Amino acid sequence: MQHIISIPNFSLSDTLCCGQCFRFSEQVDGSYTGIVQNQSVRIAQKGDQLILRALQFPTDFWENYFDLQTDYEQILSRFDGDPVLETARAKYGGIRILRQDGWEALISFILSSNTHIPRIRGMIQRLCELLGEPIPGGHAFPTPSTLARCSEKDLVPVRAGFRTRYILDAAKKVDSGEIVLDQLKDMPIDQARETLLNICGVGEKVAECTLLFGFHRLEAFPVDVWMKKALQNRYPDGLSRQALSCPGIAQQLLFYQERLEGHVYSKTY
DNA sequence: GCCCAGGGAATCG
DNA sequence: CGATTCCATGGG
Repeated sequence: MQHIISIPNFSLSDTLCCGQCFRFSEQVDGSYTGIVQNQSVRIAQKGDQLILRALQFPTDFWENYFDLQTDYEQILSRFDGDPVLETARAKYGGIRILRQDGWEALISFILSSNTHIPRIRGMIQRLCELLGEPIPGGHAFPTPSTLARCSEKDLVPVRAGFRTRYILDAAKKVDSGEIVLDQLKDMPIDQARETLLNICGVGEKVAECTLLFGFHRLEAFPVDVWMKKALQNRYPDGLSRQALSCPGIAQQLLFYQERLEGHVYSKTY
């Protein structure tokens, strides 16, 4: 089934490549293929139009996934007066914060610790091939109960190293009901942070990424090595009030800009 | 071989 | 408290 969605001031490539998701790959024709929930999807952008080929899911689902109901123009306008964010906004303002699955985001960002994006993608790919439900075009992300039943030895093929026991701890806490992920969407942000920090392998940075990308908590502000550089270089005297008006989106603009334009390791990716 | 990577836990002072 | 060290692994 084909869906056509009109999204103004949107960039598909920046949205899928800005480090918030790990299961999309660019194709030679410039389109992207990936897996969302239990659907493989192929997506292309032509002007303001998004063209999706997916077997199931109504158009509504994809409109929600690409966060169409959030007023980005209004949010980005709050950055007026901050020259750094004005510049980043002009280049990368087409980024949307995807409405991804919270469980998948949690595990993905636990796996992200002390490694880099290409390898995170590899670990997730192998995890899905090993334990995810086979679907046309690939594998879904494993469920909490499937993962919770595994031992560390079962997960050796994933090559996640010391992160293996972290994702097992997360799976057990979610599967047992000790942590109810659905509640993180509406919980007061600090309470949501505390909840996630109870998982082994979840520190501040992973908690912020999980909240921002898995639960659309725009108050979250993940700080990784790139963001530390960006903050040091661009905001030596502290973050601006404009950035604090929507930390999550400000962070994503600054992070992406630093990764693409930062000097030191710019050749890495 | 060395260094780094969208870090976190354990330990030490 | 803050600072170190260790944790697996792959790529440059």
